[in-house]
Amino acid sequence: MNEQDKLKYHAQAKILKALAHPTRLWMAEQLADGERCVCEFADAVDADFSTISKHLSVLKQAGIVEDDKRGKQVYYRLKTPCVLRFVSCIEDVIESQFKAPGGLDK
Amino acid sequence: MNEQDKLKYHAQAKILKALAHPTRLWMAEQLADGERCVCEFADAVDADFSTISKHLSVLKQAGIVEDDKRGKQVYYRLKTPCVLRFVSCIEDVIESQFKAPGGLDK
DNA sequence: GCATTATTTGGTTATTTCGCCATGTATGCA
DNA sequence: TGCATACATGGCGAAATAACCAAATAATGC
Repeated sequence: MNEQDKLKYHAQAKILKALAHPTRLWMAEQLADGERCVCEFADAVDADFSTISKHLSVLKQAGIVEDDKRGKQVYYRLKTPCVLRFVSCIEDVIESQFKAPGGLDK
Repeated sequence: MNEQDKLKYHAQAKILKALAHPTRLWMAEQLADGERCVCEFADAVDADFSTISKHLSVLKQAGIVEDDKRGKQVYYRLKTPCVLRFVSCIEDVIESQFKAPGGLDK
């Protein structure tokens, strides 16, 4: 693995890391249905407003969402909806954990 | 978000987190070409043998790879190859960071 | 059995991440 | 102009993660 590759995998890992948090993953799925303002997330999640804001900031920095201030509210939406395709695969991974290929979970 | 959901997103995030590391991502891609033993990874990566082993352990615990001891060597292979589909999307995300939709990167 | 090779595990330390609190900034309204 | 609402940011302690070293385990050949 050369220097070029290191940069590449580092950049890719950063994107994955941005999604690799329960709250952020949930947010991304919520945004699949359309844009949301920060307050809508705050209502649904039991966390501090600043925490929500920081999670969204992580997603934004990773290039996964983009935001748009309208009046007092900031609306977020998916910039790259393909990230949602991760979920179907993740579910496969989880399923495969419960049925070991050779038999029971020895 | 109820308790059930929390568990669900936590489990999903764990899978993503397992891949969200440059070395582990690279390993997963290597395994796309077929199984590898730990020593083959160790040759290619500039890291301690134990570090490599631990990374593989993370991927295994997440259900992404499975291992198989043959003789002195342990061979790893992808258990759920769909994780590789992540990469094409990640590349889209990275590309979209360099061309803002409305014009230059204002 | 004993040395050797391949891999895993435990311990330690440095770095990163998380979530809260307090504070700062921008917008709208009175 | 002053105040409330909607977010963002900086700081801090706690917890998780990462990488190394040393030691343990397992299989092989002598």
